[in-house]
Parts: sequence; structure tokens; C-alpha cells
Amino acid sequence: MAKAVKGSTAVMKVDPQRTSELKKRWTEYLRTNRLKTTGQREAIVDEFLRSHGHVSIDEVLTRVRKRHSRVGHATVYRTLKLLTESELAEPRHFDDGQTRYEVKDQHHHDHLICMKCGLILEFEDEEIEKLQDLDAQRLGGFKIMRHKLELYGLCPKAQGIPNGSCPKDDK
Amino acid sequence: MAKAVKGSTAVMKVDPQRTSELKKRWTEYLRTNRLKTTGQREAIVDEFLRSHGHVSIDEVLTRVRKRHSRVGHATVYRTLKLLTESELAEPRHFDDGQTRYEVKDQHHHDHLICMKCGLILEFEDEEIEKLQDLDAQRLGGFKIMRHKLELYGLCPKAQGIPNGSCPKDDK
DNA sequence: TTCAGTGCAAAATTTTTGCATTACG
DNA sequence: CGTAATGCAAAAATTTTGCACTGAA
Repeated sequence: MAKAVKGSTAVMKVDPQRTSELKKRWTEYLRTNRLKTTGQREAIVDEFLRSHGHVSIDEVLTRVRKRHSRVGHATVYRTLKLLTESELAEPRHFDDGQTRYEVKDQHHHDHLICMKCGLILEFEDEEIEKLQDLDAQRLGGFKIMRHKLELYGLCPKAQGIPNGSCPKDDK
Repeated sequence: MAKAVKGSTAVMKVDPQRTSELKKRWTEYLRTNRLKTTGQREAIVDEFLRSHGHVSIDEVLTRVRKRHSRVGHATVYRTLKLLTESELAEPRHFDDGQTRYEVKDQHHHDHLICMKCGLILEFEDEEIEKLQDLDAQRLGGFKIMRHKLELYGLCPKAQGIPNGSCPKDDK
């Protein structure tokens, strides 16, 4: 089992529409690869897709066992691997040494994080991506498959600018 | 021991000037915290500071043992932890799940990682950084303090291009 | 009926820790 | 000397794998 205090998970509402869309992709993946539908898989996938933020294997296992007790962790590992292959999950390696999985949104995006208030904005910049491709070319003819870009900064309010506002407050 | 084929490390020349500057900071750190100088520590720190790129515990241990055979890996772990506390080392978690340590001193740079052979190259792109600042402005007047950009891709060889070569082989 | 999928336990990995011994200051 | 630091082995923690059994198609 994991150590007692291991990071919590971000809070967000579940969007049933999104979840069902993702579930459809999962079913499609199963059919395409002639994989079987089993109670355990369904439970694990449902629990994972319902999650937001970054869940660890342990967290998924614990949640799944509430309904479907006899599930081994090997099955969770194996299922998360399938979810990764089907592009529905994305493994992340943070500093606590545990691999966490994140529901992979259909649209790639990068993150801008306010170091003071923790607000996370998503954005995308085609221009930057083009430059990345150029850099990869320059560095030896690499072909970029994916990338991860995180900007850490301060919103106007956090910068202490007079009348500066935080986008979070504009709601 | 680590699995056989786990990525290697980027190539760069050692800059003795830099190394000695870093070494000075290490000595300073030892004195400030009333820590002892031991043969093992010296060997590990020297080996680490001499390194460029991103070394794993195993790599450091192997190199250190060439000269100073009886060194336990616990000592390497413990020393790398000290190096991290003293701001001389920075642990990095790339998507291959292995913890690697990097000398933390050099000018900021980003990473390009080959998904097949594990080669890690460093690069920098002012143009991209300018665009990041623009995006941050656009997103609500943020001021970027730092960023993390990782490109995951395939080298020409890994792409299967005829005669394609991996920069790693250019030695 | 068939063989993919599962649980369980054992193995493999990576990192930490306990403890007797060594050796720095 | 006193005690921080070390090596070693054992423990933890995380992930993978072997295998007999179960159950989906």
C-alpha cells in the first residue's frame, strides 16, 4: 500500500456528457481490438473516467473495491495500460514517485499556472508548436509526437499591480 | 540494478571552471551544515558534478565504483539528496518513470526526449519564450516566472528512415 | 468450448531504513 | 573520543509476471 499522506486530487465537477463520450471511445477500442468486456474492466474504466485530476493506481483500486471487492491490483495496472494505449489515459510522473493517470482530453492543450493562487488556465499556441517542430528538426531530424508545456507565472493581482485583477475573479 | 536498456544521457563537454565553482558551493554547504567530508561523498559529488545531462542513481553508482569500489547505493541516494537540498542537483521525472538528476546551475533549457532510445537533448528557443510571454499577456496579463517544456519524439533512426541516424551515435 | 482475463502470490525494481562498524573533526 | 557517515542487508513501496482457474463470446 502507498504511504499514508499522498497528495490529493483536484476538484472539478463530473461532466456526464464528456464521460459518456469517453466511454464510447473505450467501447470502440475494445471492439476494434477484440478485447472482452468484463465486470472488473467496466468498474475500473468507469471509476477512472469519472475521476478528474491525477489518480494513482491505489486510488483507483480503493474506489473500485467499494463496489466490486475482489479486484486485484494487477488488473488495475493492466487496465490502466489499456486505457493508456487507447489514448484515454495519460500517465504522469510527479515527484512523489508514484505514477498517476490523468484522463486525456481529446484536445491537446498546455497549461498556464498562477504560482500564487493556483489558477490553472489552458491554452494552445500553434506558433509555438511550429517552432517546436523546427527545433526538433534542427536537433537532428526528430519528429515530435507529443509535448508538455507548463508556464508558471503570476496574474496581475498576484504581481501586485494596482487594480490588477485575477482572471479567476471574473466569474 | 536497472533494467538493461534504459535511456542514456546527453553529451556535452565538461567545463572545469564551472565544475570547480559548483564544488566550491558544495564545500560551503558542508561547512554551513556542519557535515563531514568523506571519501565516498567526494567521489560521488565529483562524479555527479562532472556529469552533464541527466544521470540516474545507477549511473552515478557505476561510475563511482570504478575508482572507489566499496560504495553502497544507499550512500549515493543519501548524497544525491544532500545535493538536492544544497540546490546543486535537481531531480527530474521524465515519462520513462526513472528518477534522474541534473546539475542545477546551467542556463535554463528545455528537453527533447527520444521515445525509443531514451536520448535526452537540451535546447533553448528564445522565439518560443517570447511567444509564451505573449500568450501569458493574452490570457489575462500574467507574468511568466519559469516554464517547463518537454518534447517527446523520435530520432530519424527510430522513425525508421533509411540511413536515418540517431544523434547518440555521432560520437 | 475456447482462450482472454483475473486473482493471487511471487518476482523484479527502485528507494528507504536499521544497525553494527568506521573514521572525520 | 564522540558521533556523523557508511555498507550491508532487510524492509518498503511500486510494478510486473507466472499460473491455475473463471467466464465472456
